[in-house]
Amino acid sequence: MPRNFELPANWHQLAIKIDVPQPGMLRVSVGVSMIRPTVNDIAREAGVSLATVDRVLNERPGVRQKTILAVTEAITKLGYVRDLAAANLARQRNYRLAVVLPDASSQFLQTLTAALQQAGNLATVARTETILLRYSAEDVHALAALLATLPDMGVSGVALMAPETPIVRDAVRSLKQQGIAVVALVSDLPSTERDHFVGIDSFAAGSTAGVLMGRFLGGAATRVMVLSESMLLRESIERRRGFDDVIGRNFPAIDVLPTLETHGSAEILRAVVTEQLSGVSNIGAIYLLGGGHRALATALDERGMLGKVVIIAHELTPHTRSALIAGHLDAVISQNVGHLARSALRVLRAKADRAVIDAGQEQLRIEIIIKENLLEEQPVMADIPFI
Amino acid sequence: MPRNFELPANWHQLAIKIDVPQPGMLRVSVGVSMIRPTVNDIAREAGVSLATVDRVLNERPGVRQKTILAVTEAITKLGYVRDLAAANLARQRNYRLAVVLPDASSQFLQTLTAALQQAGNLATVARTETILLRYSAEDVHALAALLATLPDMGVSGVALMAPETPIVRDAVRSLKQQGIAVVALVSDLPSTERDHFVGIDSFAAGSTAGVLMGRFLGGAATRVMVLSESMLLRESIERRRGFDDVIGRNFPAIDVLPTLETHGSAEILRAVVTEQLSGVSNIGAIYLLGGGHRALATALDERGMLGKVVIIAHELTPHTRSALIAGHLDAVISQNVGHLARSALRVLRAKADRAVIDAGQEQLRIEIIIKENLLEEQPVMADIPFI
DNA sequence: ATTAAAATGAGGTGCGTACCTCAAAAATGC
DNA sequence: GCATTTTTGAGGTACGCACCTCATTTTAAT
Repeated sequence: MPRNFELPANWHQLAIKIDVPQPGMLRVSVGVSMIRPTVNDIAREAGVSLATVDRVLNERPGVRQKTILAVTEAITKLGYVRDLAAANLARQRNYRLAVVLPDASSQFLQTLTAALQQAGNLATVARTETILLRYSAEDVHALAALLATLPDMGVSGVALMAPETPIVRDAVRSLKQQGIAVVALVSDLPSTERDHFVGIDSFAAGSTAGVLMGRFLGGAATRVMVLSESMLLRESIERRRGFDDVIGRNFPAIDVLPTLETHGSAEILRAVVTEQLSGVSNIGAIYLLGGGHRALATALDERGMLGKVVIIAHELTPHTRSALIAGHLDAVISQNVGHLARSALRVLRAKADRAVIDAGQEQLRIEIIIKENLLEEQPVMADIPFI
Repeated sequence: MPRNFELPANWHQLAIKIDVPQPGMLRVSVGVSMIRPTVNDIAREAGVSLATVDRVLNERPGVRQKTILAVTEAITKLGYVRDLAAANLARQRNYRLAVVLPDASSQFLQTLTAALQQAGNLATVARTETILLRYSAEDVHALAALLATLPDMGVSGVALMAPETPIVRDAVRSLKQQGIAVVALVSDLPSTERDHFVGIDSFAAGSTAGVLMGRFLGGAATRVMVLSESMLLRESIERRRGFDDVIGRNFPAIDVLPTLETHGSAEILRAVVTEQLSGVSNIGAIYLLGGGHRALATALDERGMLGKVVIIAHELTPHTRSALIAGHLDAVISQNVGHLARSALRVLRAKADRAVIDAGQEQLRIEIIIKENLLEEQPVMADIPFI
């Protein structure tokens, strides 16, 4: 194993002489690797004491501007990068992150919750405690009250999935003012002061669905039924807009029908689907803006139409997964919930550490999933193993 | 900020009494979080000394089986998890990882190299030095020789992209025997002792391309031209097999022509494409197994066919990206090179640390990319910022 | 010039682990 | 029972950093 050692300051060469009884008895290999500068190196370079370097690095008060400058110059000159592992070890830091989700029981939310739980479990080895909180989706004030309790819980970052209302906006501002990092999850909160958005662009997701629909139909003159749990949800609206945009531009022969709202009820879905199928001719495809795959499959099966219309849906869940495998669903436009969960926690940790975030790594892709590129589900790790 | 403190061993309750001059002048919040057990706790629990715990944890010799058992029992009982950050700090470990790639100059390899460089750069903040090595793709012995030098370079893990030949197999075995972790990159090396494969299933990727092709063509009776740089490459063969499998099964009207090999030459490509377009009628689509998008675009443009045939290709590169945007390419089946690079380095680090790997996170997806779900390219970070 | 305030230095401790040495104890072989 | 080997304990140092205290120097205000 190569050992690291520092060269004397003025040395650029290193001579090694070793006597061995016989030639070939010894093999020498020299590994050269950069030694990262430490706080001590900065102190020496800047001509100040360790205490001052510490004050500058941790933004403690009582340092003249001139001295700060000298230290930061030394930092850039030496290319110092704070060793986060050592810093956090010394700091005895225990990250406490909160994830706040609506309490609806959709398949997507269940899948997301599971992913967040697993990501949170794995994060405990990195001193990160994750708290999952849910709020009543109907009661916006309950959400505000919940968010208000977070500072007292010693939380340093929050991942929040919520609609963008004035109340939420105020709550986010309040969190930010208390030094808590906020990440928008799934739904963006663009006009708030959130630090980051983890999710995909719903308009683009809808466009993607639209192109696939158009191409799968071969651009033939067909009517497309559109189903949604609720058109009050921002995602549904955006998806529909993206879908219409693409169809209107590229597939003029296709007629996209007005959205039918199901309000999450299987009965309503069945009723509206049956009614439209009876009343409107030439329906060759269905676009599912939100959930309801299972109820739709049942309703179509009754009419013997399962597998005979093109269906495109959003979000990969156990239902859509098995529907893809069964061939009842042609494509799913989705975001990887595992990635979503990991990214949210990673960004919050990075914010707490004031560390850099890798934009490429945190970018969520709009995934097109068909039967053929559907991967096996990874088993959820039961618990954290020792060592 | 909540402060951690340990409760006296026999305490389960904690009483706090604070007198304040006036009510409402003080707010108390108690944060309770699990304190992770340390090596000292294990020693106490197992009734041995710290030195013995250390010997067991780091598999040092000279401990009786009975004692080892006592220690591991204490470990499981307390749920001890080694603090990797502290361990690596103490160990002064500098991970040195090697990435070995063929020296071909394909766009895919260039993209992959760039991704690996960026991932390697970002990894330096985690004490990880990444060495990129290339071998002459023609000379298998050069590869073996290169791999043989790695142990002397103090490398603890290797990510290797190479065809599976007996020589490579032997080299991998030799590396493994010297305690070096080996990860197969892009091309799997299933019959070797590699620890892990980072990449996608080429057969499934070909199947995915096939389904899209079939659906985009509406299953119409059309001929599909197939181009490949070389049919000696395992990936090309597998993709073709997957493609044929799906087409044969689901789109019997489609006629997939024999593969035309271009050997990476624009002239050859142009010649064979021109010849087949003249000689064979009803060619409505092209399947690009490997590179050559640019030369193909030129050849098609000359005949005024650009944008009039369905083209599906593999791997997202600057060329295929701009071809998607221009509308010359209908879909790209790809693996995310950024994910690929990060995953390879992450797995190698985890192996060096004997840590767990998160299967879900390391799983690479077969991505379907069309114009609509093509994301903006993330700017490559110039350098590692300080602090 | 005197005093107060601000800035800086010196030095220590601890985080959880690795790794080392030397002495002491226990187990083993005869 | 003895000598020998094996196993265990005690204690130290180091890693890079955060955070603390107290003394000392420098600067600014009067």
